[in-house]
Amino acid sequence: MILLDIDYVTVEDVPVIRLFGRGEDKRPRIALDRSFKPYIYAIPSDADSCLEELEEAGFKELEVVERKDLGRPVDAIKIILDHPREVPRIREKIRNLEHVQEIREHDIPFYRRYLIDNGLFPMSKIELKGHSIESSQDIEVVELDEPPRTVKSKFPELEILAFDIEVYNPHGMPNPEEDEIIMISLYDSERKRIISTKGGHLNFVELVEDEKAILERFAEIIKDSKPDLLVGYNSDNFDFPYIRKRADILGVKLNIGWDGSTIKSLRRGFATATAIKGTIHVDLYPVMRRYINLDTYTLERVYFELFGEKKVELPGDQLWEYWDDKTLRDQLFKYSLEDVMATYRIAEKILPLNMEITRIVGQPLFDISRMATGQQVEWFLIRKAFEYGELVPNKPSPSELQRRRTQKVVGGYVKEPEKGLHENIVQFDFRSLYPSIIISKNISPDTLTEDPEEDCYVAPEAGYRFKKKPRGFVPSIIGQILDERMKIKNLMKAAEDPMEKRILDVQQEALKRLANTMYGVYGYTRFRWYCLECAEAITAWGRDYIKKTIKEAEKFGFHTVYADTDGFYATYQKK
DNA sequence: AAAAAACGGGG
DNA sequence: GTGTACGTTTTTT
Repeated sequence: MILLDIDYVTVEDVPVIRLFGRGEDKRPRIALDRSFKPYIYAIPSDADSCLEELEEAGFKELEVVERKDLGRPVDAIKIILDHPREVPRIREKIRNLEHVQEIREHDIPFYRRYLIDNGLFPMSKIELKGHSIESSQDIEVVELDEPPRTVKSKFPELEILAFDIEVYNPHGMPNPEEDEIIMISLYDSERKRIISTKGGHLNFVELVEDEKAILERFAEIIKDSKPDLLVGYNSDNFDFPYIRKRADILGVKLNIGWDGSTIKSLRRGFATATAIKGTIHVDLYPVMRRYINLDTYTLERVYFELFGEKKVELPGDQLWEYWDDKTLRDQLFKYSLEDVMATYRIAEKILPLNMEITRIVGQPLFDISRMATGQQVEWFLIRKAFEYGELVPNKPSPSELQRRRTQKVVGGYVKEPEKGLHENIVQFDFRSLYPSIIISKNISPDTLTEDPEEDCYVAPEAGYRFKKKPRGFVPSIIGQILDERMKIKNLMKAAEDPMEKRILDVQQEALKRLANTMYGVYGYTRFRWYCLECAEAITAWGRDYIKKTIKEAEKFGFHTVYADTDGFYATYQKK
């Protein structure tokens, strides 16, 4: 099946991993794995006494394993537990033991650990070995005998359902305590429809009795059609919280999950996200904020940016008047339909990239679509760390975070543009300057050294030193990414099927984005592999290269009129 | 000057 | 939920 989503539940005190997916026959499937156990690492000051200490403290499943800590070999003690809920309790206990120097990998969510340790990637095909314990037209539940295997697969075709709600709002922004939902618009590849309590002359409007019936019908449609993806615009913070509140007030059960569960609001620090078991809810608003750089991210603005088309706009604070006035109501239906169609089109256009990132990073699309790019890179590296036998660095403590915030990195070299209209302009820029510097100078937290005996690359200006050998963790991974990208670009050249070409293009684009983000994260304060020296060395070498190149060009009579970081513009005389 | 609150998107 | 994850601008103290 294609792996769409993952979570875990507790059954008789045992954590059970649930893999949500869809088989060849398109039938929804849930695969259950009861065999996976949580664990954390302790780095001991002395392995034997530490083992003794842990045994005394009552831990039974202990294993001494060889790992690397920023390249240095260490013996770590793997402490295996029965349930993820034990981790927060026991990590405090372990941390304070005499022979425990440090604890590691104690904050990796259980389902993410499962994906990483078993080499599974959401949006890819997996092969299940197990037996069916429940099978209906609607859904099949499989009990696994062993963890699934990833099999090579084509890019999956997924069913997208876009939705949008409209609300009666006679006093400005609507208040879910009193203002009713007047319609829910839905759009997928099959049809457009609006469920509403008032009709019109438009054939796509499905008339229902009351607000309660709107919500019931909405739930029914999702339950019956089980789309792979449900997309909205700002739906995490508006549509779903609103639907939820109204459903509570009206006593509607929104049990639209594959397992019959209701929608769940997940608090994520400052924001909330809404999750449906089985169906991936993607809010396009945070996705678009990362994807393009605009001054505002209204649906209208984003839609215009992507498609160059304006959509019908109605004044938000007067929507209730369009609802009340029979002669204006059709305009409101059309407006709502345009919004939901715009949402659908945006999803179609940008989700392929996000699905590729999901396939590369290896965490669920639900998470990926809400993660900052720095976080995406981090989870990619956490997976790579597992493959390389590297221990993942801990997240920075609040005090460490504060310290990092005071640090600043000097950026690229900028020559302010000369005013005027220039003729005979040539342009130069480096291809992937920063990723290339990271690779060629082996810039990585594990190669940074102060040892004067080591054979090193020495950065200009501050003089940070990076060991030439062995290859650093981050440079090696960027190298892999760029190699893979080259392979895909070659495949793309050879490909004849335009569909195939498009898919490959998205794949290489995802890899390019990942490689280009790697530089930035060295200076990202919450990054586990944060390395200010690395960030500074990269920009220092960058400035050095661009300045040298400009100087060289000027020897040949070019005159630089503008330069920024990895490229410059210059004028030249005819000769 | 420092701390706290608001803002984004949505109707 | 192996919880409590933004970054910046404006207002208040």
